[in-house]
Amino acid sequence: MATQKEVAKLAGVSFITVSRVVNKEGNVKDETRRKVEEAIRTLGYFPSFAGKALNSGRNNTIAVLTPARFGVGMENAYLMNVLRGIEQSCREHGQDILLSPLSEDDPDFDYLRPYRQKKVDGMIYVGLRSIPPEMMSEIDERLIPCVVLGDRPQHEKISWIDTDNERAGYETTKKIWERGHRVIAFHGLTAEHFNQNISDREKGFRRAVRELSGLDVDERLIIRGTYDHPSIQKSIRNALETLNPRPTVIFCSTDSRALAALHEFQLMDLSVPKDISIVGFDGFLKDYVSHPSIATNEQPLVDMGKRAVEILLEHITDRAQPKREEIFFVPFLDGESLGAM
Amino acid sequence: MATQKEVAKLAGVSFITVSRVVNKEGNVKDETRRKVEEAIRTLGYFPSFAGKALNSGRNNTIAVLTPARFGVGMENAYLMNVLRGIEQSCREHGQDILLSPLSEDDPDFDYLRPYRQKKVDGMIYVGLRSIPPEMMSEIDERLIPCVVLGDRPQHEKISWIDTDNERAGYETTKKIWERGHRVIAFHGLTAEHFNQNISDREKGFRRAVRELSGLDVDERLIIRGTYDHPSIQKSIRNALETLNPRPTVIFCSTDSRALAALHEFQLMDLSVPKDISIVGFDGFLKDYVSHPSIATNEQPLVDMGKRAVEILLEHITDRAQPKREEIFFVPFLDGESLGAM
DNA sequence: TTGAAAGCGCTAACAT
DNA sequence: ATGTTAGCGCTTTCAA
Repeated sequence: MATQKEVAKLAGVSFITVSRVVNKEGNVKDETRRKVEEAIRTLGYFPSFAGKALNSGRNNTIAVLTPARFGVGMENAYLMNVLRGIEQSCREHGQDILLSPLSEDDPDFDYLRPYRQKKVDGMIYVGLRSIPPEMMSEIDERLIPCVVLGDRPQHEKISWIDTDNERAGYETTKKIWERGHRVIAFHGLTAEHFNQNISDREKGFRRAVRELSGLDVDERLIIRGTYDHPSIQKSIRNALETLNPRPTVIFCSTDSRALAALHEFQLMDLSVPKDISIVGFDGFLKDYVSHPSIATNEQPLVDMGKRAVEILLEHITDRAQPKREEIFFVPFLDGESLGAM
Repeated sequence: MATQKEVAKLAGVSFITVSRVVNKEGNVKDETRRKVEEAIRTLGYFPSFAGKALNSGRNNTIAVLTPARFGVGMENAYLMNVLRGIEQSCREHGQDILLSPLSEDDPDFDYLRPYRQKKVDGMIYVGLRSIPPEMMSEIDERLIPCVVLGDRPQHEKISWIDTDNERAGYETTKKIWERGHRVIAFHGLTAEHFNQNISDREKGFRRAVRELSGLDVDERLIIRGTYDHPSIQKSIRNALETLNPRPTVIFCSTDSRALAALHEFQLMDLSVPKDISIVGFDGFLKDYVSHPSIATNEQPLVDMGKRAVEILLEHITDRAQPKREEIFFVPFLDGESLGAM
């Protein structure tokens, strides 16, 4: 692989002139420039990133850390949509993406490794469970450029992007109410599988019900399950068999749960939305068919990914940039699974 | 950020000793080592990747290029599964992944940029449509470490990993035949949307039918559609309304098509598998519910991703390593959508 | 307009 | 067991 030096020799100039041509600086005679350019072409010269990075301290690379590992199924869809946004924005800004294959489960997991190694200029965390507080402090004190996407960090000095789950839970519940439903069940997570986002959706649901009915939520209408479909289906069947009056709609805290519910209703010979309605949450499955289509809440994940990059680049350019916090609105996406009463 | 030099000063040794400690070479007195290690801790020293890379020419980073861009829906699932395999293997081998956000549609797309820049040691191409022949030759001649996953490159000197689509099409057709089906339709792509993999599945289907029935495939039983569900659904409805005898099963060339078929049958009030059976192909959707579950062919994408990394690392270690070609078997995955006649 | 020197952080090769 | 020198490819500073 040719270097500046070799190009310089062939062109009969010094290597610094080559550097000037490559970086399109002024102060190069047209003729010299042409000679150099030809030598570059002849030798197939390509500036080496390593030398440049060593010298400038900039990598034009950002790390995307997904400590919770590449999941399966829906989690994949979440991450993939975020990545699409990150990718688009990186393309515009001439950045590469470094996917670090370490995960929280690794004993030697280091949230900052790619940055410490000076392999990247900053980092985006997606699907973080928790960063140790001392890491947070280090990021804050040393002004390490980073953005957290999706799970609020336990440190207010870190930039953070997320969806407004509480509000979406609230607005969607209102929409359900407007369609005439009065016995509305919510399907959430069991306590041991606690997740902040899902919990926020539940909070929004509770707030809306309180506001609309003037009463606190009937706790029996909060159904809970883990992440696997059998558990979800069982919890739903159990609820429907025991609740009286029976809910006319189930607001599922994720689309995965909504699909499980749909499946279970088919098994129970309940027609959706005639006998019972379903509403989901996530919206990154809208490419997949379900029949009926699921009414849901569509997280603007691609846009969020884009924003994460933009904010990160601001931090990289100006280390003193104050931290940002952007909460994205989650629009309701209508579907056949939500009927009117 | 502390450097070797600063650590050396604090520990009262020369920087080369620090290098030795960091790289766990021998020839360092225990006491010296301890001093150095303490200095490292005090200063929070981390070896810089840039210096090392410049010096060694190795990056411990591999590029994953997905020229067809991060797609939507199912394509996401394909890429994501491959990435999971790549990620796992990279973790084991201490490699980072560079996702380069350029795509074939870009005017200045360069298949080799990350390598030319010496940002990575080798590259894996996923979902390539076509590499210009001169690129191929360059890769071949200059022994650039690279592996193509998924679409056979037009150059036999490039390592390549794929699934055995023809055989899977063949075996699955046999399985369908064994269940008693005799009028078997195949749903493939229209000519202008040609895709080698899907075409190979069709070839396998044709071979099996010829072998089992002793006759060439009835061309009317080959249904074609584009990628969007409405087009697929229309083609299926049209086929069912005109074909006589009506097929008892549709072998769909992708799971996406299978879901579209399922949807359309529900609209047509056909019960699956009682009235008609469906078989899909891909298997990376098995986390999602459909009711009935879709019988399909499960591509071992995670394993393929892992292998791609291993082969690539061999090429990186030994540039003269001859090219590899590995074709993965695609097992049939039974599901409720395939009934017996 | 061009070039020479120095240094980014690290390691290999050669002293001591 | 430890240190010195040189150089990886590039850019920045200063000089011509």
